[in-house]
Amino acid sequence: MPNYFIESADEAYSRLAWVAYFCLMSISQNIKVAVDAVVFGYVNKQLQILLIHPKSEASKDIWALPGGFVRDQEGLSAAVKRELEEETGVQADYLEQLYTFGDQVNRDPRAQVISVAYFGLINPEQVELEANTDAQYAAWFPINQIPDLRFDHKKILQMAHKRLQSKLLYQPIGFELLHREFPFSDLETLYQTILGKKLDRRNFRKKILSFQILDDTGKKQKIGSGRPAQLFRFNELKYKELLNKGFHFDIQFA
Amino acid sequence: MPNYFIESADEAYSRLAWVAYFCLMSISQNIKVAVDAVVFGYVNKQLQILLIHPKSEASKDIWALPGGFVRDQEGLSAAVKRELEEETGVQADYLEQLYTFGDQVNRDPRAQVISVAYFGLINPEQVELEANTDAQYAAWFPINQIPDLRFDHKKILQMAHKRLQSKLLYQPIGFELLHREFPFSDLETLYQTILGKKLDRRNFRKKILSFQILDDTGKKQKIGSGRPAQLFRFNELKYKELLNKGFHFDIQFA
DNA sequence: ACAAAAGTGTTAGACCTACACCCATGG
DNA sequence: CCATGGGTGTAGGTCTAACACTTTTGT
Repeated sequence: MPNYFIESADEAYSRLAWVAYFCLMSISQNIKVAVDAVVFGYVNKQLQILLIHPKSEASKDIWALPGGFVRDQEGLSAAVKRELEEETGVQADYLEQLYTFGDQVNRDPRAQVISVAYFGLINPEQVELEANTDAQYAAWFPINQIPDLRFDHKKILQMAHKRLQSKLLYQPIGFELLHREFPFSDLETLYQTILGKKLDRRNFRKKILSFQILDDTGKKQKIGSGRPAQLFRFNELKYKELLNKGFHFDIQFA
Repeated sequence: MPNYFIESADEAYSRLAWVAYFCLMSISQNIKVAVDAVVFGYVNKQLQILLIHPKSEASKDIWALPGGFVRDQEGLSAAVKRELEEETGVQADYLEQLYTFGDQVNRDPRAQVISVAYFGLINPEQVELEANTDAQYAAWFPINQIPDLRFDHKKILQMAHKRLQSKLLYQPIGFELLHREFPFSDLETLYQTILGKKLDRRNFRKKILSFQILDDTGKKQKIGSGRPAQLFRFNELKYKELLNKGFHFDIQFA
């Protein structure tokens, strides 16, 4: 720790002041740090969100985002992953920080708690929720049928939803919500569902294929009647190579 | 507080468990919350950043971002504003949350501290720093001559810099760094400085003017030789109207 | 009159948008 | 053979990108 070599009384004094101030804060600051996760899944052709609620039937229809307090000596993203796993048994395939909520001092009425919110996606292979663990139920809710949520969780959810919508247009994250091999029509309806608007099939396909980040697996998928569909797979390697060459994934359909 | 009406023993138990858990966390969680600000200014045709350092000459060349611990009963954004004001005497003209740093448990060697970082811009009217207050100096540093910084502040700064660069392309925030009335060439060189590349003057002007968010003040500015320049002003009202009509500020020069 | 900075238009190519029919399968 | 969903091309318009000379002032 070379920065801690002390050269003069002046410096010693300055450092001491610093440590004293820090001790004061340590004693006096009484703010708790929590993490919450907004996890999206694409189930039954609907955009759904993972919520939990206490097993006791009592607290009625108040649900909440998965999350909880960060432990000492635990990183923030480690904390969300742990809480998600504990409360829902799920591991997010994609996870990024969304925003930290802490302007409203009383968002949690019990005490001052700031919440670092995360935004996650999981693919259909994991959508099935295990018979529930702890003192919580976990369940999927379609984005337009969200019950009352604890604290400011609805605000968090809305922010995450907007982020998903805008991110879909400039980052290839839609694939995280589909099976690893998927027919093009799945991608199409996914985009339409999340963005809430119709897209021109031909133009959409042309656009996405022009990026050359999808591999044609050669396989076909037949379900019911109708012509069988080619199965594609997202090629993350190619995508990263392209990124290095200055490529920008970008879909303009404002 | 309608949510706190208790209907059954079952619910009472569940609530009690919840409160008990909370108390446990309150005692055991020992994480402190800080805020830090990366404030950009455009001075001498250079992109500069506001840094502070302890008045005692001792601690050499270790500078830091303005910031500090959040106080009890204080919101996060209120905390950054206060710290900025206390440490530098400056009020940001634009301020938004950047990211919360807390994955590295030991980013502050004294204890576990998470930092909610903010990203700010100030306009040239405020660039002059007052004779310094507290136990800190504040000073501007050009973005490419940043000294050693405390903790992970360099990482925070880099993130803020990237955010500024990308934000410049899809939000009209460049104006925050210029005088309220400015010649077009200022905007041009600002963009070139921040993005680090040359732009075609004619195309750039055409593009920006086509958005119709600049008012021509009719005034002219003469400095030294050369043809006097028209002065423009950013019209925030018009911009917001356009936003509501689905307009997107967007400059594609990848 | 010359140096310095501001202001201005056009054209070729790329990209976006709108639009309708045929194909492969299951029942 | 019909219903269902999958696959495909083109033309008109708009936006982008590349490019150089004239205007107004100070010295």
